[in-house]
Amino acid sequence: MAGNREESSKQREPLSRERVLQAAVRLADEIGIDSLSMRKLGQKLGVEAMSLYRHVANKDEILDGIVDIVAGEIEVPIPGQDWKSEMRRRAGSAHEVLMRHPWATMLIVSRANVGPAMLRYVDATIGCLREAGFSYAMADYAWNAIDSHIYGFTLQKLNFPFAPEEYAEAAKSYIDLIPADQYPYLNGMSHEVMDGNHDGLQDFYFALDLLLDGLEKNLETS
Amino acid sequence: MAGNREESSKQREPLSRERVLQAAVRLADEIGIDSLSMRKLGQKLGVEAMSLYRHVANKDEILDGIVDIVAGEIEVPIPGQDWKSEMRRRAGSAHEVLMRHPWATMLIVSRANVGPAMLRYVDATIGCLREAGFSYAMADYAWNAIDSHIYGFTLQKLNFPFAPEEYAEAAKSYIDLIPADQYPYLNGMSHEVMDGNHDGLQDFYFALDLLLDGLEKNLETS
DNA sequence: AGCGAAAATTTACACCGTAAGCTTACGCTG
DNA sequence: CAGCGTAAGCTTACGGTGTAAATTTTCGCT
Repeated sequence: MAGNREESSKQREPLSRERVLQAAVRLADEIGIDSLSMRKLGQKLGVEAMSLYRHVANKDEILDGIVDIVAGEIEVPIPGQDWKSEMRRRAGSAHEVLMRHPWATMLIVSRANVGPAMLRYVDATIGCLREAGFSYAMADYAWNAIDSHIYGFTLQKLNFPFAPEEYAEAAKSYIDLIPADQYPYLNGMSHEVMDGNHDGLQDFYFALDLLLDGLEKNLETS
Repeated sequence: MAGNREESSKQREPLSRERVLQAAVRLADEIGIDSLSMRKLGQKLGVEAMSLYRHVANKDEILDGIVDIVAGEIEVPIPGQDWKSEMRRRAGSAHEVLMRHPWATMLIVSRANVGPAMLRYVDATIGCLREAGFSYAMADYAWNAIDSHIYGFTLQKLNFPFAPEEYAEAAKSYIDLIPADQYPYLNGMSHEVMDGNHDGLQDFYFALDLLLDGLEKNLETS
Protein backbone atom coordinates (compact mmCIF):
# COMPACT_ATOMS: atom_id res chain seq x y z
CA MET A 1 0.00 0.00 0.00
CA ALA A 2 2.35 2.67 -1.24
CA GLY A 3 0.44 5.43 0.47
CA ASN A 4 -0.53 7.96 -2.13
CA ARG A 5 -2.24 10.46 0.12
CA GLU A 6 -4.64 11.61 -2.57
CA GLU A 7 -6.04 8.20 -3.37
CA SER A 8 -6.10 6.45 -0.02
CA SER A 9 -9.60 7.19 1.23
CA LYS A 10 -9.22 5.08 4.35
CA GLN A 11 -7.16 7.91 5.73
CA ARG A 12 -9.56 10.40 7.21
CA GLU A 13 -9.56 13.89 5.77
CA PRO A 14 -7.64 16.33 7.96
CA LEU A 15 -9.60 18.68 10.13
CA SER A 16 -9.95 22.35 9.33
CA ARG A 17 -11.86 25.28 10.73
CA GLU A 18 -14.28 25.02 7.83
CA ARG A 19 -14.93 21.31 8.36
CA VAL A 20 -15.44 21.83 12.07
CA LEU A 21 -17.98 24.61 11.51
CA GLN A 22 -19.87 22.75 8.80
CA ALA A 23 -20.11 19.70 11.03
CA ALA A 24 -21.27 21.89 13.92
CA VAL A 25 -24.12 23.29 11.80
CA ARG A 26 -25.25 19.82 10.79
CA LEU A 27 -24.97 18.49 14.32
CA ALA A 28 -26.87 21.44 15.77
CA ASP A 29 -29.61 20.87 13.19
CA GLU A 30 -29.79 17.22 14.23
CA ILE A 31 -29.60 17.31 18.02
CA GLY A 32 -30.18 20.96 18.95
CA ILE A 33 -27.80 23.60 20.14
CA ASP A 34 -28.12 22.71 23.84
CA SER A 35 -26.97 19.17 23.18
CA LEU A 36 -24.08 20.20 20.97
CA SER A 37 -20.91 19.58 22.96
CA MET A 38 -17.26 19.59 22.00
CA ARG A 39 -17.08 15.87 22.69
CA LYS A 40 -20.07 15.04 20.47
CA LEU A 41 -18.78 17.30 17.73
CA GLY A 42 -15.41 15.60 17.89
CA GLN A 43 -17.09 12.21 17.74
CA LYS A 44 -19.03 13.28 14.65
CA LEU A 45 -15.71 14.14 13.01
CA GLY A 46 -13.98 10.98 14.19
CA VAL A 47 -11.70 12.91 16.48
CA GLU A 48 -11.21 13.67 20.15
CA ALA A 49 -12.81 16.79 21.57
CA MET A 50 -9.50 18.47 22.29
CA SER A 51 -8.40 18.14 18.68
CA LEU A 52 -10.98 20.73 17.73
CA TYR A 53 -9.05 23.35 19.67
CA ARG A 54 -6.30 23.21 17.08
CA HIS A 55 -8.73 24.85 14.63
CA VAL A 56 -10.99 26.99 16.78
CA ALA A 57 -10.10 28.94 19.89
CA ASN A 58 -13.08 27.75 21.94
CA LYS A 59 -16.75 26.86 21.74
CA ASP A 60 -17.81 30.51 21.53
CA GLU A 61 -15.85 30.83 18.31
CA ILE A 62 -17.73 27.83 16.95
CA LEU A 63 -21.05 29.45 17.83
CA ASP A 64 -19.99 32.69 16.15
CA GLY A 65 -18.88 30.69 13.14
CA ILE A 66 -22.07 28.73 12.66
CA VAL A 67 -24.16 31.88 13.04
CA ASP A 68 -22.23 33.42 10.18
CA ILE A 69 -22.74 30.31 8.05
CA VAL A 70 -26.47 30.66 8.61
CA ALA A 71 -26.33 34.39 7.84
CA GLY A 72 -24.68 33.47 4.55
CA GLU A 73 -27.74 31.45 3.55
CA ILE A 74 -30.07 34.45 3.72
CA GLU A 75 -30.99 36.20 0.48
CA VAL A 76 -29.62 39.70 0.54
CA PRO A 77 -31.69 42.68 -0.70
CA ILE A 78 -30.41 44.55 -3.73
CA PRO A 79 -29.93 48.30 -3.22
CA GLY A 80 -31.54 50.29 -6.00
CA GLN A 81 -34.37 47.86 -6.64
CA ASP A 82 -37.86 48.49 -5.25
CA TRP A 83 -37.17 48.68 -1.52
CA LYS A 84 -40.47 47.25 -0.37
CA SER A 85 -40.31 44.04 -2.34
CA GLU A 86 -36.59 43.67 -1.64
CA MET A 87 -37.09 44.05 2.10
CA ARG A 88 -40.04 41.69 1.90
CA ARG A 89 -37.95 39.12 0.11
CA ARG A 90 -35.09 39.55 2.54
CA ALA A 91 -37.37 39.10 5.54
CA GLY A 92 -39.05 36.04 4.08
CA SER A 93 -35.71 34.46 3.27
CA ALA A 94 -34.39 35.19 6.74
CA HIS A 95 -37.46 33.61 8.31
CA GLU A 96 -37.16 30.55 6.12
CA VAL A 97 -33.47 30.10 6.86
CA LEU A 98 -34.01 30.57 10.60
CA MET A 99 -36.74 27.94 10.55
CA ARG A 100 -34.32 25.56 8.81
CA HIS A 101 -31.81 26.09 11.64
CA PRO A 102 -34.06 26.31 14.69
CA TRP A 103 -31.17 27.04 17.03
CA ALA A 104 -29.84 30.00 15.08
CA THR A 105 -32.24 32.78 16.10
CA MET A 106 -31.42 32.41 19.77
CA LEU A 107 -27.72 32.68 19.01
CA ILE A 108 -28.20 35.71 16.78
CA VAL A 109 -30.12 37.65 19.42
CA SER A 110 -27.56 36.91 22.11
CA ARG A 111 -24.23 37.44 20.36
CA ALA A 112 -22.20 40.13 18.61
CA ASN A 113 -22.54 38.76 15.03
CA VAL A 114 -19.71 40.52 13.27
CA GLY A 115 -18.82 37.76 10.81
CA PRO A 116 -18.38 38.67 7.14
CA ALA A 117 -21.68 37.15 5.99
CA MET A 118 -23.61 39.01 8.67
CA LEU A 119 -21.89 42.29 7.85
CA ARG A 120 -22.67 41.85 4.17
CA TYR A 121 -26.29 41.08 5.01
CA VAL A 122 -26.60 44.16 7.20
CA ASP A 123 -24.81 46.38 4.70
CA ALA A 124 -27.14 45.36 1.89
CA THR A 125 -30.14 45.99 4.11
CA ILE A 126 -29.10 49.50 5.04
CA GLY A 127 -28.09 50.12 1.45
CA CYS A 128 -31.45 49.08 0.09
CA LEU A 129 -33.23 51.48 2.42
CA ARG A 130 -30.78 54.33 1.82
CA GLU A 131 -31.10 54.05 -1.97
CA ALA A 132 -34.85 54.19 -1.55
CA GLY A 133 -34.60 57.59 0.10
CA PHE A 134 -34.54 56.76 3.80
CA SER A 135 -32.18 58.77 5.95
CA TYR A 136 -29.60 56.79 7.87
CA ALA A 137 -31.61 57.26 11.05
CA MET A 138 -34.88 56.18 9.41
CA ALA A 139 -33.12 53.24 7.78
CA ASP A 140 -31.94 52.21 11.22
CA TYR A 141 -35.45 52.43 12.64
CA ALA A 142 -36.94 50.53 9.71
CA TRP A 143 -34.27 47.85 9.85
CA ASN A 144 -34.78 47.45 13.60
CA ALA A 145 -38.54 47.24 13.19
CA ILE A 146 -38.36 44.58 10.50
CA ASP A 147 -35.73 42.52 12.32
CA SER A 148 -37.75 42.68 15.54
CA HIS A 149 -40.57 41.05 13.63
CA ILE A 150 -38.30 38.46 12.01
CA TYR A 151 -36.76 37.38 15.30
CA GLY A 152 -39.89 37.66 17.44
CA PHE A 153 -42.16 35.90 14.96
CA THR A 154 -39.66 33.13 14.26
CA LEU A 155 -39.01 32.48 17.94
CA GLN A 156 -42.72 32.31 18.71
CA LYS A 157 -43.35 29.98 15.82
CA LEU A 158 -40.45 27.72 16.80
CA ASN A 159 -41.76 27.64 20.35
CA PHE A 160 -45.32 26.74 19.42
CA PRO A 161 -45.75 23.25 20.84
CA PHE A 162 -48.20 21.69 18.35
CA ALA A 163 -48.13 20.82 14.68
CA PRO A 164 -50.98 22.55 12.80
CA GLU A 165 -52.85 19.30 12.23
CA GLU A 166 -52.62 18.30 15.91
CA TYR A 167 -53.71 21.67 17.24
CA ALA A 168 -57.46 21.03 17.38
CA GLU A 169 -56.92 17.68 19.05
CA ALA A 170 -54.43 19.14 21.51
CA ALA A 171 -56.86 21.91 22.45
CA LYS A 172 -59.41 19.28 23.47
CA SER A 173 -56.93 17.74 25.85
CA TYR A 174 -55.94 20.95 27.63
CA ILE A 175 -59.25 22.78 27.58
CA ASP A 176 -60.00 21.64 31.15
CA LEU A 177 -56.92 23.47 32.37
CA ILE A 178 -58.33 26.81 31.21
CA PRO A 179 -61.91 26.86 32.55
CA ALA A 180 -64.27 29.47 31.16
CA ASP A 181 -64.91 31.07 34.53
CA GLN A 182 -61.22 31.77 35.11
CA TYR A 183 -59.99 32.39 31.58
CA PRO A 184 -63.07 33.19 29.52
CA TYR A 185 -61.34 34.49 26.40
CA LEU A 186 -58.54 31.96 26.29
CA ASN A 187 -61.19 29.30 26.77
CA GLY A 188 -63.27 30.82 23.98
CA MET A 189 -60.38 30.90 21.54
CA SER A 190 -59.54 27.30 22.36
CA HIS A 191 -63.10 26.31 21.54
CA GLU A 192 -62.77 28.04 18.17
CA VAL A 193 -59.70 25.90 17.57
CA MET A 194 -61.42 22.72 18.76
CA ASP A 195 -64.42 23.38 16.52
CA GLY A 196 -62.25 23.94 13.48
CA ASN A 197 -63.24 27.60 13.14
CA HIS A 198 -59.68 28.80 13.69
CA ASP A 199 -56.56 26.88 12.68
CA GLY A 200 -54.13 29.03 14.68
CA LEU A 201 -51.81 29.33 11.72
CA GLN A 202 -49.81 32.53 11.79
CA ASP A 203 -48.78 34.30 8.59
CA PHE A 204 -45.29 35.79 8.66
CA TYR A 205 -46.30 38.40 6.08
CA PHE A 206 -49.33 39.71 7.97
CA ALA A 207 -47.45 41.85 10.47
CA LEU A 208 -44.55 42.34 8.07
CA ASP A 209 -46.82 44.04 5.54
CA LEU A 210 -48.33 46.20 8.25
CA LEU A 211 -44.82 47.38 9.03
CA LEU A 212 -43.79 47.88 5.40
CA ASP A 213 -46.96 49.82 4.59
CA GLY A 214 -46.43 52.01 7.64
CA LEU A 215 -42.81 52.61 6.70
CA GLU A 216 -43.86 53.52 3.17
CA LYS A 217 -46.29 56.14 4.44
CA ASN A 218 -43.58 57.41 6.71
CA LEU A 219 -41.18 57.70 3.78
CA GLU A 220 -43.69 59.57 1.61
CA THR A 221 -44.44 62.21 4.23
CA SER A 222 -40.80 63.12 4.78
CA MET B 1 -32.62 30.70 75.37
CA ALA B 2 -35.93 29.00 75.84
CA GLY B 3 -36.39 28.60 72.12
CA ASN B 4 -39.56 30.37 71.22
CA ARG B 5 -39.65 29.63 67.54
CA GLU B 6 -41.40 32.85 66.63
CA GLU B 7 -38.93 35.15 68.30
CA SER B 8 -35.61 33.42 67.74
CA SER B 9 -34.36 35.12 64.59
CA LYS B 10 -31.01 33.35 64.67
CA GLN B 11 -32.83 30.32 63.36
CA ARG B 12 -33.02 30.65 59.59
CA GLU B 13 -36.44 30.84 58.06
CA PRO B 14 -37.48 27.52 56.57
CA LEU B 15 -37.33 27.11 52.82
CA SER B 16 -40.41 27.07 50.67
CA ARG B 17 -41.15 26.96 46.99
CA GLU B 18 -41.99 30.65 47.10
CA ARG B 19 -38.75 31.60 48.82
CA VAL B 20 -36.74 29.50 46.38
CA LEU B 21 -38.36 31.13 43.35
CA GLN B 22 -38.04 34.67 44.69
CA ALA B 23 -34.37 34.09 45.42
CA ALA B 24 -33.92 32.64 41.94
CA VAL B 25 -35.36 35.78 40.34
CA ARG B 26 -33.05 38.02 42.35
CA LEU B 27 -30.03 35.84 41.67
CA ALA B 28 -30.78 35.70 37.94
CA ASP B 29 -31.08 39.49 37.91
CA GLU B 30 -27.70 39.74 39.61
CA ILE B 31 -25.56 37.17 37.83
CA GLY B 32 -27.52 36.22 34.72
CA ILE B 33 -29.49 33.12 33.89
CA ASP B 34 -26.52 31.20 32.48
CA SER B 35 -24.63 31.54 35.75
CA LEU B 36 -27.59 30.57 37.90
CA SER B 37 -26.89 27.10 39.25
CA MET B 38 -28.57 25.02 41.90
CA ARG B 39 -25.44 25.26 44.03
CA LYS B 40 -25.28 29.05 43.86
CA LEU B 41 -28.98 29.35 44.52
CA GLY B 42 -28.62 27.12 47.55
CA GLN B 43 -25.71 29.20 48.77
CA LYS B 44 -27.79 32.37 48.42
CA LEU B 45 -30.40 30.77 50.66
CA GLY B 46 -27.88 29.43 53.16
CA VAL B 47 -28.61 25.87 52.17
CA GLU B 48 -27.11 23.00 50.21
CA ALA B 49 -28.09 22.60 46.57
CA MET B 50 -29.89 19.30 47.15
CA SER B 51 -32.14 20.85 49.78
CA LEU B 52 -33.85 22.83 47.02
CA TYR B 53 -35.20 19.61 45.57
CA ARG B 54 -37.46 19.24 48.57
CA HIS B 55 -39.43 22.25 47.26
CA VAL B 56 -39.06 22.10 43.48
CA ALA B 57 -38.90 19.04 41.28
CA ASN B 58 -35.91 20.20 39.25
CA LYS B 59 -34.27 23.24 37.70
CA ASP B 60 -36.77 23.36 34.85
CA GLU B 61 -39.53 23.89 37.38
CA ILE B 62 -37.56 26.81 38.81
CA LEU B 63 -37.24 28.34 35.36
CA ASP B 64 -40.97 27.94 34.74
CA GLY B 65 -41.62 29.46 38.14
CA ILE B 66 -39.49 32.56 37.70
CA VAL B 67 -40.98 33.19 34.25
CA ASP B 68 -44.42 33.25 35.81
CA ILE B 69 -43.24 35.65 38.51
CA VAL B 70 -42.04 37.99 35.78
CA ALA B 71 -45.30 37.57 33.86
CA GLY B 72 -47.08 38.64 37.03
CA GLU B 73 -45.26 41.98 36.97
CA ILE B 74 -46.69 42.97 33.57
CA GLU B 75 -49.64 45.36 33.48
CA VAL B 76 -52.60 43.55 32.03
CA PRO B 77 -54.94 45.23 29.49
CA ILE B 78 -58.54 45.84 30.53
CA PRO B 79 -61.15 44.36 28.19
CA GLY B 80 -63.80 46.92 27.29
CA GLN B 81 -61.50 49.93 27.46
CA ASP B 82 -60.08 51.50 24.29
CA TRP B 83 -58.22 48.59 22.77
CA LYS B 84 -55.44 50.60 21.16
CA SER B 85 -54.30 52.41 24.26
CA GLU B 86 -54.74 49.27 26.38
CA MET B 87 -52.63 47.19 24.03
CA ARG B 88 -50.09 49.98 23.85
CA ARG B 89 -49.90 50.12 27.62
CA ARG B 90 -49.63 46.36 27.88
CA ALA B 91 -46.82 46.23 25.34
CA GLY B 92 -44.91 49.06 26.98
CA SER B 93 -45.25 47.43 30.39
CA ALA B 94 -44.10 44.08 29.04
CA HIS B 95 -41.07 45.70 27.44
CA GLU B 96 -40.20 47.51 30.63
CA VAL B 97 -40.53 44.40 32.78
CA LEU B 98 -38.49 42.33 30.34
CA MET B 99 -35.74 44.94 30.41
CA ARG B 100 -35.75 44.75 34.21
CA HIS B 101 -35.22 40.99 34.02
CA PRO B 102 -32.87 40.66 31.04
CA TRP B 103 -32.88 36.87 31.18
CA ALA B 104 -36.65 36.51 31.04
CA THR B 105 -37.38 37.03 27.33
CA MET B 106 -35.14 34.16 26.30
CA LEU B 107 -36.92 31.85 28.71
CA ILE B 108 -40.35 32.98 27.57
CA VAL B 109 -39.64 32.31 23.90
CA SER B 110 -38.26 28.85 24.61
CA ARG B 111 -40.71 27.40 27.12
CA ALA B 112 -44.36 26.43 27.47
CA ASN B 113 -45.40 29.26 29.86
CA VAL B 114 -48.60 27.91 31.30
CA GLY B 115 -48.30 29.40 34.78
CA PRO B 116 -51.31 31.24 36.26
CA ALA B 117 -49.86 34.74 35.79
CA MET B 118 -49.06 34.07 32.15
CA LEU B 119 -52.52 32.61 31.49
CA ARG B 120 -54.14 35.64 33.08
CA TYR B 121 -51.98 37.94 30.99
CA VAL B 122 -52.85 36.13 27.78
CA ASP B 123 -56.54 35.93 28.64
CA ALA B 124 -56.74 39.66 29.26
CA THR B 125 -54.98 40.33 25.98
CA ILE B 126 -57.34 38.23 23.91
CA GLY B 127 -60.26 39.65 25.87
CA CYS B 128 -59.26 43.22 25.17
CA LEU B 129 -59.11 42.54 21.43
CA ARG B 130 -62.34 40.53 21.38
CA GLU B 131 -64.31 43.23 23.20
CA ALA B 132 -63.00 45.72 20.65
CA GLY B 133 -64.61 43.76 17.85
CA PHE B 134 -61.79 41.53 16.63
CA SER B 135 -62.73 37.98 15.71
CA TYR B 136 -60.90 35.26 17.61
CA ALA B 137 -58.74 34.63 14.56
CA MET B 138 -57.92 38.32 14.07
CA ALA B 139 -57.24 38.69 17.79
CA ASP B 140 -54.79 35.82 17.49
CA TYR B 141 -53.03 37.47 14.56
CA ALA B 142 -52.92 40.85 16.29
CA TRP B 143 -51.65 39.35 19.54
CA ASN B 144 -48.96 37.42 17.68
CA ALA B 145 -47.90 40.51 15.74
CA ILE B 146 -47.60 42.65 18.87
CA ASP B 147 -45.80 39.98 20.86
CA SER B 148 -43.37 39.39 17.99
CA HIS B 149 -42.44 43.04 18.26
CA ILE B 150 -42.18 42.95 22.06
CA TYR B 151 -39.88 39.94 22.08
CA GLY B 152 -37.87 40.83 18.99
CA PHE B 153 -37.34 44.46 19.96
CA THR B 154 -36.47 43.64 23.55
CA LEU B 155 -33.99 40.96 22.58
CA GLN B 156 -32.28 43.24 20.08
CA LYS B 157 -32.09 46.04 22.61
CA LEU B 158 -30.70 43.75 25.30
CA ASN B 159 -28.14 42.46 22.85
CA PHE B 160 -26.94 45.90 21.74
CA PRO B 161 -23.38 46.04 23.04
CA PHE B 162 -22.97 49.77 23.76
CA ALA B 163 -24.54 52.24 26.14
CA PRO B 164 -26.09 55.17 24.24
CA GLU B 165 -23.45 57.61 25.46
CA GLU B 166 -20.59 55.30 24.47
CA TYR B 167 -21.96 54.54 21.01
CA ALA B 168 -20.25 57.36 19.11
CA GLU B 169 -16.94 56.61 20.77
CA ALA B 170 -17.30 52.89 20.15
CA ALA B 171 -18.04 53.51 16.46
CA LYS B 172 -14.71 55.31 16.13
CA SER B 173 -12.91 52.27 17.45
CA TYR B 174 -14.50 49.71 15.13
CA ILE B 175 -14.90 51.81 12.00
CA ASP B 176 -11.70 50.33 10.54
CA LEU B 177 -13.25 46.88 10.64
CA ILE B 178 -15.98 47.97 8.21
CA PRO B 179 -14.12 49.75 5.40
CA ALA B 180 -16.16 51.84 2.98
CA ASP B 181 -15.13 49.82 -0.06
CA GLN B 182 -16.44 46.57 1.43
CA TYR B 183 -19.40 47.79 3.48
CA PRO B 184 -20.26 51.22 2.12
CA TYR B 185 -23.61 51.67 3.84
CA LEU B 186 -22.66 50.18 7.17
CA ASN B 187 -19.60 52.39 7.07
CA GLY B 188 -21.75 55.40 6.20
CA MET B 189 -24.16 54.79 9.04
CA SER B 190 -21.27 54.41 11.46
CA HIS B 191 -19.94 57.78 10.35
CA GLU B 192 -23.33 59.31 11.07
CA VAL B 193 -23.05 57.88 14.57
CA MET B 194 -19.47 59.06 15.00
CA ASP B 195 -20.38 62.55 13.87
CA GLY B 196 -23.28 62.77 16.29
CA ASN B 197 -25.88 62.98 13.52
CA HIS B 198 -27.52 59.74 14.61
CA ASP B 199 -27.66 58.47 18.19
CA GLY B 200 -28.81 54.96 17.29
CA LEU B 201 -31.51 55.06 19.94
CA GLN B 202 -34.45 52.86 19.06
CA ASP B 203 -37.99 53.76 20.10
CA PHE B 204 -40.10 50.82 21.19
CA TYR B 205 -43.27 52.64 20.17
CA PHE B 206 -42.17 53.42 16.62
CA ALA B 207 -42.83 49.98 15.15
CA LEU B 208 -45.51 49.26 17.75
CA ASP B 209 -47.59 52.19 16.53
CA LEU B 210 -47.12 51.13 12.93
CA LEU B 211 -48.59 47.78 13.91
CA LEU B 212 -51.44 49.22 15.97
CA ASP B 213 -52.40 51.68 13.21
CA GLY B 214 -52.35 48.88 10.67
CA LEU B 215 -54.47 46.68 12.91
CA GLU B 216 -56.94 49.51 13.40
CA LYS B 217 -57.36 49.96 9.68
CA ASN B 218 -57.79 46.21 9.38
CA LEU B 219 -60.49 46.28 12.06
CA GLU B 220 -62.40 49.12 10.42
CA THR B 221 -62.58 47.44 7.01
CA SER B 222 -64.06 44.22 8.37
C1' DA C 1 16.08 8.28 6.63
C1' DG C 2 15.52 11.52 9.84
C1' DC C 3 14.27 15.80 11.72
C1' DG C 4 11.22 19.76 12.89
C1' DA C 5 6.72 21.23 13.07
C1' DA C 6 1.97 20.50 13.05
C1' DA C 7 -1.87 17.70 14.50
C1' DA C 8 -4.08 14.80 17.57
C1' DT C 9 -4.44 12.69 22.06
C1' DT C 10 -4.30 11.90 27.12
C1' DT C 11 -4.97 13.41 31.49
C1' DA C 12 -6.81 16.44 34.71
C1' DC C 13 -9.73 20.08 36.93
C1' DA C 14 -13.60 22.72 38.27
C1' DC C 15 -18.14 23.10 37.37
C1' DC C 16 -23.02 21.35 36.29
C1' DG C 17 -27.90 18.75 37.43
C1' DT C 18 -29.59 15.35 40.23
C1' DA C 19 -30.38 10.17 42.12
C1' DA C 20 -29.97 7.61 46.47
C1' DG C 21 -29.38 7.18 51.09
C1' DC C 22 -28.53 9.26 55.54
C1' DT C 23 -28.99 12.54 59.46
C1' DT C 24 -31.15 16.15 61.77
C1' DA C 25 -35.01 18.86 63.33
C1' DC C 26 -39.73 19.53 64.12
C1' DG C 27 -44.70 18.82 65.54
C1' DC C 28 -47.73 16.04 67.66
C1' DT C 29 -49.56 12.69 70.81
C1' DG C 30 -49.57 10.17 75.17
C1' DC D 1 -42.01 16.09 79.41
C1' DA D 2 -40.83 11.77 76.51
C1' DG D 3 -40.83 9.69 72.42
C1' DC D 4 -42.08 8.81 67.93
C1' DG D 5 -43.07 9.66 62.95
C1' DT D 6 -42.33 12.52 59.38
C1' DA D 7 -40.56 16.29 56.95
C1' DA D 8 -36.43 18.94 55.93
C1' DG D 9 -31.85 19.21 54.98
C1' DC D 10 -27.29 17.09 54.03
C1' DT D 11 -23.60 13.84 52.11
C1' DT D 12 -21.96 11.24 48.65
C1' DA D 13 -21.68 9.88 44.06
C1' DC D 14 -22.23 9.72 38.86
C1' DG D 15 -22.08 11.11 34.29
C1' DG D 16 -21.90 15.14 31.80
C1' DT D 17 -19.70 19.95 30.46
C1' DG D 18 -15.56 23.31 28.56
C1' DT D 19 -10.80 23.52 28.33
C1' DA D 20 -5.60 24.01 30.24
C1' DA D 21 -1.28 21.50 30.04
C1' DA D 22 1.62 17.99 28.69
C1' DT D 23 2.38 14.18 25.71
C1' DT D 24 2.35 11.29 21.63
C1' DT D 25 1.60 10.64 16.87
C1' DT D 26 1.73 12.02 12.16
C1' DC D 27 3.16 14.67 8.28
C1' DG D 28 6.16 17.30 4.96
C1' DC D 29 10.55 18.16 3.54
C1' DT D 30 15.42 17.98 3.09
